[in-house]
Amino acid sequence: MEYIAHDADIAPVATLIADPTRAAMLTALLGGRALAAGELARISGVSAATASAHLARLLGGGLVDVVSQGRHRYYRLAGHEVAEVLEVLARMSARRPVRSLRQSRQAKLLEEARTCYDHLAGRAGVSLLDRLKEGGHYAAHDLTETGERLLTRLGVDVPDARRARRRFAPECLDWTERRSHLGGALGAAITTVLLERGWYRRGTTPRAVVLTDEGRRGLAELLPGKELTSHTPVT
Amino acid sequence: MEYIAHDADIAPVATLIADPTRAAMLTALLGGRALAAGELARISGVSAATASAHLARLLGGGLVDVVSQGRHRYYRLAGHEVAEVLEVLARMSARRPVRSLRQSRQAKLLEEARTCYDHLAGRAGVSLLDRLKEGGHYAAHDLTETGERLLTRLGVDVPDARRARRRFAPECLDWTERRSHLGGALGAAITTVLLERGWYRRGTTPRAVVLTDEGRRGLAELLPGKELTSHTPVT
DNA sequence: CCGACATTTCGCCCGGCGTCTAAGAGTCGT
DNA sequence: ACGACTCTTAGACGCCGGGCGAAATGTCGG
Repeated sequence: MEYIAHDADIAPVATLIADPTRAAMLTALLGGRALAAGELARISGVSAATASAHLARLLGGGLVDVVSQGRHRYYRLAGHEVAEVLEVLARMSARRPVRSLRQSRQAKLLEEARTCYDHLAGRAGVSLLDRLKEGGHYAAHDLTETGERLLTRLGVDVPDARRARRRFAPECLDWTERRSHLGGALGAAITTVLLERGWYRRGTTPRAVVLTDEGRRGLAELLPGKELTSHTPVT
Repeated sequence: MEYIAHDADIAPVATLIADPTRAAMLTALLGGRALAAGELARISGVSAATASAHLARLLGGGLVDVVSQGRHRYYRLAGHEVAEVLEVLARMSARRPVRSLRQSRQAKLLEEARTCYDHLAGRAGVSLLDRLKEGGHYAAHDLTETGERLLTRLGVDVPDARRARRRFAPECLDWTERRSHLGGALGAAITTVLLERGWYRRGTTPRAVVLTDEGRRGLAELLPGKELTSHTPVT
């Protein structure tokens, strides 16, 4: 009596992620924005033809979606399940050794504040969750009454986030900080509002976001406490 | 100004999982038990030489541990982080088409009850969590007072589980049922007790566990409600 | 000390996949 | 309608990595 593996077949999906070029593309897309094929080619450092082939495979494997706009084709992650896989893998993987000064600068930016598919991560994300907890706005994976009022005042549609099929307000382990930030439908909704309000804006490097002066003031008023990000400017 | 990916490098880990042979090995090890190199070779359907090469790579990549006992070398997953990656990937991956009758039988066994690295999964795991919730023993990712008493009576060292560095009692999305079962330190502790008591015993196929008559009686007494597993025997 | 068994190492073959250049298909602006 | 631009397809090349058998290493039992 021989046992033959017959579980869910994880190899095909892993294969799609395993190639360094595709991994770079997926990681870039983890920023949550849709990127054109050409941008992805440049980011991952291959020719347009090679990038196209990779994107076709990712598309076939259901890891990315595509939307055509004129002569551009914008690719994005197929859903937050894909983002979860990438985040879990990132958490397990050693930090890539920094090779250049520019890379070091970009790495610092990402550690400071970035989007994790559709919610805020990095030091900014971790300290936001910390302050929600300290203020008694969040406990046991849910908002408290004061938290619900606070976020509603900020402009977050909390009931709508509760209706979403994904988990409402899970803690998501941050791979740079190794502490939790806020994920799920609520994390996404808050991040959307923060970007709409211009409290954070997207940086030039994929995934990176930076706190604006407006955001600094607004958050200080909303959530008294330490700065949401370190004072030392990224040089 | 060119952007070059510099995030955590997820490709190497993905590469280790991407090979079908290694994926089969890792999936088998998800059962939580350490398996000898020879067993893993048989399970994944390759020669001992090939298996050895794969295991060396998995070892180098930190995905598995090894412990030598006599002329056997027992391999096991390096930690629950690895198990998490595999579970998340399994959740994303399509079910492998069933090819033979025996495979279908084994698949049914796994859907019924299996270990997910170190805690109970499948219909049994999902319905266990359901009943804990229904009985008011578990809410908001934590045990209630009655739940703590109940499990202590069963023989679970709850305070010890709370002290563990991993999360205490997270809900873990089941890839066959697509509903949550209990994971984390508490899930592991409960499962250990269930196996020690002989309420469940490990099946012949990796990962599979079956409810014993003792277990049926014990659980019915402990958690009144529907059967923990379906009545229809697996034929 | 020797034979049986588990595992690893070595040498070799081979297929698949990632890469590029060049050409084709589709889209926009003028 | 034409050229410029974006992206995909086609074809060819190179190489990494998985597969096996045979031999070496290590371990247990007598």
